[in-house]
Amino acid sequence: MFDIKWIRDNAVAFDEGRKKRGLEPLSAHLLSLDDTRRAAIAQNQAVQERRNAASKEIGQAMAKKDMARADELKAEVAALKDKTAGFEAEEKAAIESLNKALGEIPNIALEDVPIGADEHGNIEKSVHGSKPAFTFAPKEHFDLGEALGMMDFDTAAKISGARFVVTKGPLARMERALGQFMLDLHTDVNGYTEVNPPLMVNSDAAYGTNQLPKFEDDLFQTSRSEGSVDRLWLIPTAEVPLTNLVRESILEETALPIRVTALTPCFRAEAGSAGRDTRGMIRQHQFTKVELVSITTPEHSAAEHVRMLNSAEEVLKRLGLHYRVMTLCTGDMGFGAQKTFDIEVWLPGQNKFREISSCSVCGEFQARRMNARYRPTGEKQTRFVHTLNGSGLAVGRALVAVLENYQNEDGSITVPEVLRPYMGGMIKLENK
RNA sequence: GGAAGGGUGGCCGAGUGGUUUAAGGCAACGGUCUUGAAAACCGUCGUGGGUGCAAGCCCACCGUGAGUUCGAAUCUCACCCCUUCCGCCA
Repeated sequence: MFDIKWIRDNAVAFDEGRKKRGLEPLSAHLLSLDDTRRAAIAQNQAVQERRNAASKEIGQAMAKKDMARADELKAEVAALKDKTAGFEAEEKAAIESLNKALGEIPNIALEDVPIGADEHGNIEKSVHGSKPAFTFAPKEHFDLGEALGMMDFDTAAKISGARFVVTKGPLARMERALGQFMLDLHTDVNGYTEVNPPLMVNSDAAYGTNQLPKFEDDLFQTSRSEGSVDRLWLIPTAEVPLTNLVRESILEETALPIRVTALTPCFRAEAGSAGRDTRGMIRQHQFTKVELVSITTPEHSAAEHVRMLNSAEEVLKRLGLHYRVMTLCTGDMGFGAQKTFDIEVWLPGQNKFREISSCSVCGEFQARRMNARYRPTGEKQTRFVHTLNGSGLAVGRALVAVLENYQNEDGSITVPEVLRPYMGGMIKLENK
């Protein structure tokens, strides 16, 4: 969410920022909406001012028993009242159309973000490890999982439909192990506080982290009863409840940074992804993810972004997986991001790098939507916090990566060493 | 699902139609005092918006939305949320 006052004062910079994202200039349109809004407010306030003054006079006249004067004023206020109704409606409509427009405007990239139209403009920031060598043709994760008898898409389709999976036995345990391992790493080593948040959130929370109003189609929604207005949304990521932990609050600067992490299921309608990744566990309606969220001051958000990336990378390092870090270009970033690092893990079965984490700094974009502020030490005025979120990591995709990278020629899977303590010392997944 | 009680500034809390221009307290900030601090005392102190070079002036806000009234934190209606108890339930 942008501040219209900021846009008024920085119209050129605003339009240039949009241009870098491949978007049309919008400041002129927004400022004209704002002019309409301000004119409506001014005219409404003038009427109300007179009404308030007259009402006060009526009280005074009645105290003096001057009923003639009181009646005269009552008539005047009654006449004003007809006017206010129209003016109020006008003011409300003007404010709504400005807010609606502002709510659908994506964030602007930081200066050091590469400019580009789509994912081809992303820049490789670093690479870790190297492609594992196989003496045989490595298989894709779904072939491995199904052959082991531990991954069942057909049954999931009967129960729920496409884009769901049933995992069983040691494979189900490995998914759980991955989540536990990541969570322990972030809490014990990386300094995050574990949180177990609600998986269903209200519309205000979903608006705060940009899922609404623009991306409603990507969410699953629930309602308590037929025709009920108080619907809740299934979280598409724990970013939503974790970031909203600070909504509508004023924090002391000494309380920052706040670093929280959660292991949760995530639910995505995947409305725009028809035909993409239809086989396997890469793109599901439901998947598990460990999320990292930081709340910081504006001064510290850039450094926190790198720290968060390092925390996510550490998971892959300990799992012994080959990956690269991409700095997303302006055209490939998400709605709320000022800057984003994607981590892509190597999948030998697919012979490709695939996204397994995305770490974004949002500046005050979400904080404005949530009204999340802090009071700088010694200052009277509050400021908006900066928010950051990142996956650390997507557990479903991590499972895919382990299967494909740790596969053996006989179809068995070697369990990465760091996971063994979480799996009762198991060394291999195999079809017995 | 049933019953009762609640929702007022950063926090606590008074306030049942017109000096409420939202009391009072806490916290915070400035000052006096002090070698320094604490205490005490004095002062400042809600949020958002409009207008103005500025000082200021003005509008809105007491859970949300409607309504009654010349005038609503206060009265009416609907809804949301929270607490406690009962019922059901993992």
